[in-house]
Amino acid sequence: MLDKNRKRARSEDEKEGRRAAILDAARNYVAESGFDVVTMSGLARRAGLAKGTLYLYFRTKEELFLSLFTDLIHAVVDRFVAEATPGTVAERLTVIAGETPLFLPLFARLVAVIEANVADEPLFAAKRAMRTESQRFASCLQHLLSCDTARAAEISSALFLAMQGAAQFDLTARRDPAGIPEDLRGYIASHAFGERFPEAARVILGERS
Amino acid sequence: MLDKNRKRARSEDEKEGRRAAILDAARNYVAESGFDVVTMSGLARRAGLAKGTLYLYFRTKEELFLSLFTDLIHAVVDRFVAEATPGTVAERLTVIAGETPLFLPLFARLVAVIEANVADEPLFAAKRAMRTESQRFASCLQHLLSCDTARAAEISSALFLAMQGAAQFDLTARRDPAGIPEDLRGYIASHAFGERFPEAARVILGERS
Amino acid sequence: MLDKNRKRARSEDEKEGRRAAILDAARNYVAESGFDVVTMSGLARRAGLAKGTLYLYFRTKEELFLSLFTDLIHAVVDRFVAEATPGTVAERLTVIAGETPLFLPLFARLVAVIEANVADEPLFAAKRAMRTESQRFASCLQHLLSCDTARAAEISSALFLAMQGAAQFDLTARRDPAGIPEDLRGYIASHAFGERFPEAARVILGERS
Amino acid sequence: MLDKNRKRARSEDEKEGRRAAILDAARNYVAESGFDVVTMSGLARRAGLAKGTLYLYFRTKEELFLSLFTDLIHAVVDRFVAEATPGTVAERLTVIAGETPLFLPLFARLVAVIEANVADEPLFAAKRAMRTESQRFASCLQHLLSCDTARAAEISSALFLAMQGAAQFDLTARRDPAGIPEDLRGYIASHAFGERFPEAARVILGERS
DNA sequence: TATGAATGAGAATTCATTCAT
DNA sequence: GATGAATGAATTCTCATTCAT
Repeated sequence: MLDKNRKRARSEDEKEGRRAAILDAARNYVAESGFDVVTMSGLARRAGLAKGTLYLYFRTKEELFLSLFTDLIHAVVDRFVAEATPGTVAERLTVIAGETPLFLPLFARLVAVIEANVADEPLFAAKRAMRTESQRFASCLQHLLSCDTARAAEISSALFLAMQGAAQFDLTARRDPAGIPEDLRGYIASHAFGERFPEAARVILGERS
Repeated sequence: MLDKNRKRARSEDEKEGRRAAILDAARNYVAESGFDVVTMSGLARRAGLAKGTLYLYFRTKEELFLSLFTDLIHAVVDRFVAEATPGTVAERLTVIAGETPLFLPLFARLVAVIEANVADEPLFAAKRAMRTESQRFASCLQHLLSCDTARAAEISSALFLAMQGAAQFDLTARRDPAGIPEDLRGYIASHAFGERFPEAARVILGERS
Repeated sequence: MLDKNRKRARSEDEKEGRRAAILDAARNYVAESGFDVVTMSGLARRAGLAKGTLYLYFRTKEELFLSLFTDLIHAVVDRFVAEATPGTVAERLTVIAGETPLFLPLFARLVAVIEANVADEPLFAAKRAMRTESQRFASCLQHLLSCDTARAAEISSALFLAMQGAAQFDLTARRDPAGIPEDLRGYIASHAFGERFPEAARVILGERS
Repeated sequence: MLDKNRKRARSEDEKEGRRAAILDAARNYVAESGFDVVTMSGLARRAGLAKGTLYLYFRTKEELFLSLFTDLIHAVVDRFVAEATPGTVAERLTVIAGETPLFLPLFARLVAVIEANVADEPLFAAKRAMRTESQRFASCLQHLLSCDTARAAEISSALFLAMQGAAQFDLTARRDPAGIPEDLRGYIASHAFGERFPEAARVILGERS
């Protein structure tokens, strides 16, 4: 009985481990090749698994990426909550979001690309996870700003929207390093997340630069 | 073969008119069937033109949609600038953006879907157009808020980001009217643009609700 | 969906067999409908496979035809080398080339049509195969003509060129059975491989008619 | 009446001149961009004419190229017949064919690409022209070799076939200057017309190297 | 005659997902 | 569980040719 349990547990652990390994391979894959290049075949190869095996752990490609994003937003909020990084809220958010690999590019594609092609159930699971993270973030914010819950929710929501938008713009900013016409170079460079978001965050938070 | 009696567009004006007609057909098409359903074949059929004719006016599908978006954002800013609508800035923006058909769904897909698949030249043309609209919007804002240019630019930028983000969330909010689990219904409904954006805009603008 | 009971090709042998089956279907298809009519869809249908399956075995349409040609030239040389057919070299070559179905029409399109649209790698593979066949042919020729290697190579090369050219002319000769003007009928008929090639081969080989 | 005649004559001349101008533009176009790149639109642009105008002078694209080839083969034979170039027949043929711009690449595509898509009438016209050129060439050859008509015809035919084949191989030889694997570099380089054809021609003509 | 806007057939290929082994 | 062969839907865009002006 114990054995059985342990076996099951170990097998569960193995499963969880393999799942994590797939997610990991996906992370590296996207980081190296770019989101649009990722295919399930390529991912299987990189993960050292067969294509079919991927589908034992994730029902669709999008579910996989949704899981990835869920992990990432969890990590971002974790770090924001836990970390005693110095700096204003705007600065800290900018750094954490910018430094969490893949967070921005996945956020940018979250709705129009990823959610657009996912089944209901994984979508709902992701939504629940995201709600939880919003709430954690909002209560941390309430604490930091010493404001009431409603106000914290508003600010938190506004920050999310701005971050989502800024993640999009960031995609553009990373486009074509050189081949941009002179007159647009500055404009497009200013789309960079590290430039655009903190400014907006300060406006939202009423921080002074 | 199609529309035997449709005149050929010889003059520049006629060509401009035909271009506009194609854009118009695209608008209706997306409005009725949804962005993801649109195909060039379908669009040609609806426009009463041959497929090849579409490509006389737009080099790619994405260029077509980029043009559409450029028109829409121009219209939105136009209305914001010109219109003496009552209400706060947040309210007016929400109404105008929400009432301009197709503006939100295209905005939501602008970067991750449309720009991701467009050639350089049309992209740059669109960027220039968008820069112009940002500037028009910012100066109008400066006027309305009686603030300095830098402040108006900050606020304008923040509003854009938030709108971009809110357009995304709105996509989710329009998903699956019924099949959403009880516990998520309210949460997802609250993603609606009309709910989410004005709140954020008020925070950004420092307006009181 | 197609051929529910067709076994999957798991082993290397089975895969080789399937590859051969596709090539076979292609052969029949071209023989029946003509080279220019062949489409990958049509081929898939005839092979009882899905379109995608074709691309599991050949990366492009041209690679497929290049493989086909490689097989055919191998067969032609094989037969020339092995067979103790009576007749002069010119006669035997004419018969073997003419009797190997598809050899001539593919040879005629080899460079200008097939190689023109193939990726580098399959092209190089084909070139290597063709080099091997040339060499086999040349050494057989050396043996038959009791000449030195250099001479055999020259003659072999000249025969190849003439065969390539004759395969082209043969295409014309097969054109328009009836609708040829009186005055050209004889001329075009004389383009036939069976007429044109042996004559040239005899000249090259110094055979007397 | 005189006037009328002259007018007509001048108009005929103009027509002929324009036709020649189109052919000329086509020559330059192919020479600069390669055969596969040529489009009727591009040709019209380069010729400074409208697309439709091209079709006033040539019924199809292929007819145009067939005319071009007819001109070229005429020029080649002309030069062979007229010119008192030193060197053996094989050498002179090689030089003349190689130096006549576009002759080889068009010859290589003559049957499989050009004739494959042409209407009957222009094809027959071209065949008649080619027959004439063969005959001119053959009688010149008869003269040069001091042989009888039948022998001259045989040799002439064999030389044509070999040239046709060599033109094909030459296409391959011009492929990918660098990206050829080490082991194939020499082999493919030896496909060059200037290398392959004279050797074959010598064999056919019984010339000694 | 010249123009160039309009036509529309036409086909290769990708890749997420399934399911026989 | 794992595998990877098989599936097949789905869509863009080109370009020779025509014909209204």
